[in-house]
Amino acid sequence: MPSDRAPTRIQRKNRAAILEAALDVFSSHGFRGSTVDQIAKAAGLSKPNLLYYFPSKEAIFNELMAGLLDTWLDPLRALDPDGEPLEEILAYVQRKLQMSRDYPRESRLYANEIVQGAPRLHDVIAADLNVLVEEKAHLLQGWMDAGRINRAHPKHLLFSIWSLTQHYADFDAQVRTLMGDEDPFDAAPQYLETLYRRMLTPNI
Amino acid sequence: MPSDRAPTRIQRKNRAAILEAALDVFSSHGFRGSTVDQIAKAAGLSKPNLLYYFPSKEAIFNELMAGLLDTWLDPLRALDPDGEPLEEILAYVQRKLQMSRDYPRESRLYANEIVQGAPRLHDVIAADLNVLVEEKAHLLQGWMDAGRINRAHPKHLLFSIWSLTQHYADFDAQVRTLMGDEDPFDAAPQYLETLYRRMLTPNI
DNA sequence: CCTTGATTTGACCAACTGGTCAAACTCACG
DNA sequence: CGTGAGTTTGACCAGTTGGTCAAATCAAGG
Repeated sequence: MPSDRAPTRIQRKNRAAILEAALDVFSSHGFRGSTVDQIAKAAGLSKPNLLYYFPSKEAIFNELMAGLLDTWLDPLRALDPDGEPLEEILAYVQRKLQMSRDYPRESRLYANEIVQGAPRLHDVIAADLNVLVEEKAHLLQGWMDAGRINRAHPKHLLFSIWSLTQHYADFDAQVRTLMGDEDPFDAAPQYLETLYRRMLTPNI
Repeated sequence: MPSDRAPTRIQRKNRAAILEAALDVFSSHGFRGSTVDQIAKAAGLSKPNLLYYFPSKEAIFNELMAGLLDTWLDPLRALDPDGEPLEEILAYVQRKLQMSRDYPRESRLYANEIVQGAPRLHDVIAADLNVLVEEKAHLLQGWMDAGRINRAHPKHLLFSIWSLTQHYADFDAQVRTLMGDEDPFDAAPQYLETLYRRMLTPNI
């Protein structure tokens, strides 16, 4: 185990390499489907050497998840109560879509966990995420009550944004097969903007 | 191995119990995360006894998948070229939503596979699903060209229906945590109907 | 260059897992 | 009720996996 002192150059490099490799492996095989050996090889280390930096497979996973969740919720946090409602929501949709394009592994890692019942995430969801969702659902409800966007169940609205955007990362294998040569991310931004604009623009 | 004759009463009962148990186990832990022992126990059999009915873990999985895919695509097949376009699409959305409510395990089993890159499904997707999607995308495009529904990328339209409806099954753990006491399926049908009606009703 | 702590590794272990097999048991039917 | 096919199981095996450990190697400051 590395000492408690300030991390050495080697420690920083290897811990980063391990987390990067673990993201790759965990996101494409799930926790149970991944082996320490796989991660070690992907990080260019031997298995005992990897376990010199992290005490266990689970510890790697947890550190990865902790780091992920923070950045994962940033786009929603950025929903500005003082902005123009429709534009705020559309911008949020585009930020989420960007994340699916730029960080598909993170999205799949998260999806893997939730699909399997979130055994290692239940607490975090019940705590941090719940608070954030309540706050933003309330904000959306306020905009609807003020007639600035069309009415819709605010939580279902959030769910729909998550599912529509993350779909392009999580179901990438299916989407790409069905789209052939066309890059899904060419038309997706336009499609989602149209969808939410038509849905939320206040009726005259 | 059971003989080639017509299946006995016991064979029918046990094979059904195994497939039912396997659906439970595979859908909540993924293929790699599931063990033959788990499935056997859930089916009320010993491991060797289970392997008397199926030659391998993979064989169980494959039989499960083959049976699933057929029924999984039925709602899309039922999209009727001769129907009223908007109502056809809305009915399809509701059928898919029903499936998420009534067969969440099947949805998660499928999701588990796709998220992990569809290693055991690539051929089927590239073949059957692709043909069906091309056909229905063409139908949707026709409706748009005739001005009977608003324009939108037809494949992305299909993706959006899949992702929005399956989300309630696949991310059930998250959705239920965030909805508290409220049953997600109370408001979901209404929400999705409104969404697609606003989106697709032709502009005047 | 030498010491000391940091890093790396081969060898190893125990638990688990998918699968086999021969022997035992059960059932349906003549 | 006897018999042969159908069914069940305990014992077992080989490969994999997460994790340990002592010994070897390396890096950096004195």
